[in-house]
Amino acid sequence: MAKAGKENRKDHIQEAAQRLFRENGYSATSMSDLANEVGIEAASLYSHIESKEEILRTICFEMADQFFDGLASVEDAGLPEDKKLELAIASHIEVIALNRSASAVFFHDSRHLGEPYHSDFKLMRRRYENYFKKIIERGIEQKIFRCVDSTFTVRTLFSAMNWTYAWHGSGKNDTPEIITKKITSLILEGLSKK
Amino acid sequence: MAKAGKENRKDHIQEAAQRLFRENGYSATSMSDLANEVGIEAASLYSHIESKEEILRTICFEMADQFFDGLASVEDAGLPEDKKLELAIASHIEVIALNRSASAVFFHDSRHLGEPYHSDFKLMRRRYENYFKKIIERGIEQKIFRCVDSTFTVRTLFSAMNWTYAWHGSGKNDTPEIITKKITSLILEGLSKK
DNA sequence: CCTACCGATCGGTAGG
DNA sequence: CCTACCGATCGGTAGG
Repeated sequence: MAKAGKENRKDHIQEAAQRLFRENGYSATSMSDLANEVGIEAASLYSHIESKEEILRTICFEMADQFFDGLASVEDAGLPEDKKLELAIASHIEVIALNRSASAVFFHDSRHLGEPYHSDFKLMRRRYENYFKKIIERGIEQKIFRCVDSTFTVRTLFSAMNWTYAWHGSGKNDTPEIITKKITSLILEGLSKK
Repeated sequence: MAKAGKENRKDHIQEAAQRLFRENGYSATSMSDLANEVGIEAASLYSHIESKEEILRTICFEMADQFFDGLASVEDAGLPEDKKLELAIASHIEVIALNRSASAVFFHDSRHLGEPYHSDFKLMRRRYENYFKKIIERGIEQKIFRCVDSTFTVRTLFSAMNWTYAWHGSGKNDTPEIITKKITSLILEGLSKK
């Protein structure tokens, strides 16, 4: 109720777009698919948005902001690197869990961003991944971590984290906290016994 | 030289399609893009192929065959489960390394397969992943592996393996053998020292 | 937010 | 393998 329903029409469009883009991909989703989902004519979408690409842009850069915001709390206390890594993983997983559709679009469709945006996007992502990489490298220097290839390790870590958007909620054993624990445990301790 | 250049025109089309689909995605690649890459008119493609989707189908199912073929050698000797897992990982990584573009398409665009094919595809993938899962579960029973969530672990393993198609050959430190060693080591032993 | 409509491009066919 | 062409749909604009 209340007098809502006004300026959140744009949000409604964004949200529907996230779902459709996730399911069929950005390129395979037409503006008329989107209009249909929202319940208006395709041409009417343009009263609220500027272009199809603007929708994608909004999704990608809002996700990027959320990922960066999550890191703010990691640096706070002077924690050891393995604890920092665990906090950073927890933040990343939580952002994904709170935005599953947008995450899927972020990971799969950012390549369809137009130009200057695509380059900006890649720079931000690289900066973000470097943050994790530095943690691993400092951990190695401090002999907390084994002497691994940090570039390889951080990529593997991200690929492990970034598919969790596909989790389809089989119940309660997939909260962000539990996922974080499983990933952290596997990456830090490995599969082998002892 | 030689009298080649005849029935491998279809292969030429398939190969060009793999590159284009990988770079821009299946949906964002048009038949005229493909024709342009091959050097003929768009309409002429249909002398060699049946439809755009047939190209995708061929890519996806040929990859699936290669992945399954790779498993044949794993069962051979009565190896312990951790060695089997390593062999299976090595096979998977090698198939990807030998078919980077096709792998990218396999992982990203199989969802655009039409219907009965998409269901068949998902069944095969599930069977394949189950093979790895069983290894992990037997390893746990035999106390070779820690008592982990096997579903979660196998998914994490696949996400770690399946991004390696994106490797862009920075030199010689990314042969299939070295990648396999790094992944196996990280998954089995973990990042923590001691 | 709609009707009416745009030029461009889509995957694909006919016929040679 | 090409020319000629198909109906459908694409993202988007004009004007109200």
